[in-house]
Amino acid sequence: MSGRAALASDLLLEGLNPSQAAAAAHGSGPLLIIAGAGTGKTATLAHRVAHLIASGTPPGRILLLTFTRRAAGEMLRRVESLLRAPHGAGANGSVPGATAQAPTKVWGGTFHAVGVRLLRLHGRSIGLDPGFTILDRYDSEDLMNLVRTELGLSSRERRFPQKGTCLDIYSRCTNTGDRLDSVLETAFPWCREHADDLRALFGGYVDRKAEQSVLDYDDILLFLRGLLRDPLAGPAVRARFDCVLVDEYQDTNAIQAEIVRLLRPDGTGITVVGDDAQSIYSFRAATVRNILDFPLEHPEATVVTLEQNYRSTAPLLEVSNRVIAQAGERYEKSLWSTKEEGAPPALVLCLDEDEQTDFVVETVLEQRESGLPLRRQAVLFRAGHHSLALELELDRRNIPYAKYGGLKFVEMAHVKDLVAFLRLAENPRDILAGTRVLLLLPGVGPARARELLSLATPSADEAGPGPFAGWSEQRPPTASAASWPALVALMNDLAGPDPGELSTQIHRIRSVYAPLLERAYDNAAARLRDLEQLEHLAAGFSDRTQFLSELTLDPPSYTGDYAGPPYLDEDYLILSTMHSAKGLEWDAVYVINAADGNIPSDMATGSPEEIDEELRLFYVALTRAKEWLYVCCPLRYYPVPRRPTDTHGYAQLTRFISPEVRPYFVERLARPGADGEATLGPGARMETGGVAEIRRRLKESW
DNA sequence: CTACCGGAACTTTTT
DNA sequence: GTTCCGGTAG
Repeated sequence: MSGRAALASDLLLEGLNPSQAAAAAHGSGPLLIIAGAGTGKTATLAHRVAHLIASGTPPGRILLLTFTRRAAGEMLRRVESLLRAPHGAGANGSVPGATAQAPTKVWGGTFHAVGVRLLRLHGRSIGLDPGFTILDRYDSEDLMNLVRTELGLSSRERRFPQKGTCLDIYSRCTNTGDRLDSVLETAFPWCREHADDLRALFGGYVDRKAEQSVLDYDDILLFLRGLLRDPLAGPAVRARFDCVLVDEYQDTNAIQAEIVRLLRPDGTGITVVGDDAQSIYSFRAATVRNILDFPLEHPEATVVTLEQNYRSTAPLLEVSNRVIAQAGERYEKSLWSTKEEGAPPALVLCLDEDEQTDFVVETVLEQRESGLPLRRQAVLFRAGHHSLALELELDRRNIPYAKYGGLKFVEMAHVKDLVAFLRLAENPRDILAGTRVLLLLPGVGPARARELLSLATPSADEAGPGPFAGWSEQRPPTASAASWPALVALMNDLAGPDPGELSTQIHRIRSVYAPLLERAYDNAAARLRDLEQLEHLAAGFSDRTQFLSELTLDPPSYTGDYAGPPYLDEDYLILSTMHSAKGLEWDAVYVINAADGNIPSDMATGSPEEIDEELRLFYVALTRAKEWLYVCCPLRYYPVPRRPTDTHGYAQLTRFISPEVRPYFVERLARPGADGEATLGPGARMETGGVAEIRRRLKESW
C-alpha cells in the first residue's frame, strides 16, 4: 500500500470505534467478527470492503456473500458513499484507487445468487448445461409429488409423508451430508418406516431434475461445491477472488462453509461475520458450529468482538440480554449502550387476539401522531398467518402496510402461471413449467400434457424448427380449440431466435393468458392487475434468463395491498415474520402472539436444541427495536381448533419471559379494566367461559 | 382421459 | 380452512 493510500484508509476509519476499526483495517489473515445485535456490523463490513478497495484490491476480486440481495445492495451502497466521501485525500477529493473501478463491480449477493452466476459461467466444465432453470420451493415439491405418484407411493395403507415433508427430508440429507437413516431418526422419527421408499423417491427426483435440466436450491450449492472441488474448474473459479467476506455466518450450513474453504484454501482473505446468539436457521441445516469452530479451523485467525450497541436504549438492551442469557452454549458477550434514557419495554396483556389487534393499531397510530412514520414501526410474529387478523383490521381502516415473509408475490398461482410461460420458452425440457401452462387449457389433463411435452424438444441448431413446432399439427381438445393456435404461436415466438423485449414478451403472454385466467380463478380483475405489475417489474431487466433466476432466488415480497408493492415514497407499516426481520431495525417494534405454542412454536419443542433456537429467534425479534418495544400476548386465542368442538384455548405467556426476566418489563393491560392493575402470574389451560368469566380468570391466571 | 365431488388428514420459519 | 386422494360421470 502506498503512503497516500494508507492515509486514505485511516481516514476511511473515521467514526468507527476501536474494535470496528480493527476489524475494518485488518490485514489478510482469516478474520472472525463476532457482532452482537445492533453493534454496527453492516457499517464495519462496508468499511472493510472500502478499505480493501482503497488499499488496492480490485473490486471485481472481492466476493461479498450476504443473506439477502437487499443486504448486499445496502452494503455496496455504503461502500460507494464511503469511497466518494470527501475525506480530503486524493486529488479529486476521494480515495485514491477507488475512482477508477466502481464498487458495484464487487461480486455481491447470496450464496445461491452467486452460485448461479458462477455455474452459468463455468458449469459446462463439469458437465452442467448452463441453460438450466431454477425450481423454487413449490416447484420442487411438485416435482417430488410427480415422482411420488409415479412410484405409487401416494396411495398406501400407511400414509406416506406429504410432498413438503419428503422435500424437507431430502433437503436435510443433502445439506447436512448425513445418511437418510440418521436424519429420519433424529428429525423425522415418524417417517422411519418409509426409509426404503424414500430412498427410491429421492433417486427418481434426482434423475428427473437431470432430465429436465433444472436445479433446485440445494443443487445450486451442491454444484457450486462440485465446481470448486473439480481439479480443472476449481482453480479457475478460485483465481477470480482475493477476498471473500461472509455475512450472517451463523446461518450457513456445512456445504456453504466448505464453499468458503474451497474459495480460499489457505484462509487468507477470508472474513466471516456473525452472531451465534442469532442463529435461527438450523431447520434449513444451518449449523452454528461453523462460527463456533472457525478459530479451531483457522488457528491463526483473528477474532474481533463487537459489543457496543448503537441501536437500542439501555432498558431494551437489558431485557434482551436477560432473555438470551437463558440460552445454552454461546460466545459470552454483554451488549452495552450509551443511550441510557428510554421507555422501558412493555409487556402488554390482552384478553384475546382482537384486543391485541386493537392495541397494536391504536398504538401505531398514536406513534404516528407524535411524529413516528409508519415505516419506522414494525409488527413481528413467529408464523406468517399470525398477522391475518391484523391485516384484516389494517385493510378495514385503510392503513397501508407491507408484509415480509409468508406468501410472496411470485408464489401466487396466477403469477406462477405467467412465469411458467417464460420458463417453458427458456427451457422446453422444464416439464413442471410446461405442465402448468398446458393444464390451463380446458380439456387438457396430465396425460395430454405429458404427451405434448414429449413432442417439445430443444432444437439443436438455431435455424431449425423451434422446440414447439410439433405442436402446430396437434389437434387441440374441442374445449380449447379457440386458444390453441394462439398459444402455439406464442410459444414458438418466445422460444425462437428473436423473442423481443422481456416486457413485450410478458405483454404477449398476458393477452393469451387473460381468458384462461378468467376461466380458472375468481376475482380475475385483481389478478390481472398483479400481472400488469409483473410486466412493470420486468422492465428493469434486459435478460430473460437473469429475470427468471432473480425472481426465484430473491422474489419481491408481496404486500397485503391489492395494488401490489407500495410505492417507495409512501408511508406504510411493516409486518414481518421474525425470521425475515433478521438484520433490520425499527424505532418501534410490536411482537405479537408472544404465547407458548406460538413462540416457541408447538412444532419446535421436541428437543432442547429446538427450544434454544426459538429462544434465539425471540431474541432477534426483541433486538430489532431502537426506542419502543411492546411484547403482546393474548390470553385467549381461537385459531387453535384441533377439533371443531373446542372453540378456543387459553394461552400462557411465552416461557422465554421467565419470572427472572419479567420484572424488566412494565406490564399493562391492552384495555385497562375498571379496577386498574391486574396481578399476574403463570397461567393454566382452562375451559371456556363468558367474557366476565374470562376477565375474572385473566386476573387470577397470569 | 378429464372434470368434478365427497371424505379424510393436516396446519413454521426460507434460499 | 386447506390440500390431497379416490371414485364416478361424461
